[in-house]
Amino acid sequence: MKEEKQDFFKRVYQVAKQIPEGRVTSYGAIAQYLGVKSSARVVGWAMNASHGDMSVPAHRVVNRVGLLSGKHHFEGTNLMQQLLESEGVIVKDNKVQNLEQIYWNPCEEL
DNA sequence: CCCGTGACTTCCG
DNA sequence: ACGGAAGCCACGG
Repeated sequence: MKEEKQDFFKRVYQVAKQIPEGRVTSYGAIAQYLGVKSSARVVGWAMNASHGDMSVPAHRVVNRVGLLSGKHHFEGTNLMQQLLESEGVIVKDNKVQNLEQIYWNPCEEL
């Protein structure tokens, strides 16, 4: 596929890279910021493609309830959780705690 | 061009 | 309140 076609992916990467450390956001939030609020899954899929781009902090992107849905896509176990905890994010049982406090809304922050 | 897939989200029972 | 089902959009084959 052509790079121009990946504009959507690039958008997702750009937003993800702008997520401050110790903060997390949801796929739907990114999708909404990009203008397609009904494409949260596509955002997740874009993250899947982000595997080739380590600079994309995919571990900071969780689902709406703060659940590390993408953890299964990482190295497998608790790498994602460790990365988040290492940034100051409290994670328990694959779930982000005090989500409302660390939630980063691109629509408002950007 | 049609179909399948996916790290989500929301509604209905 | 909880669980299952449908909807959604983009990409690859």
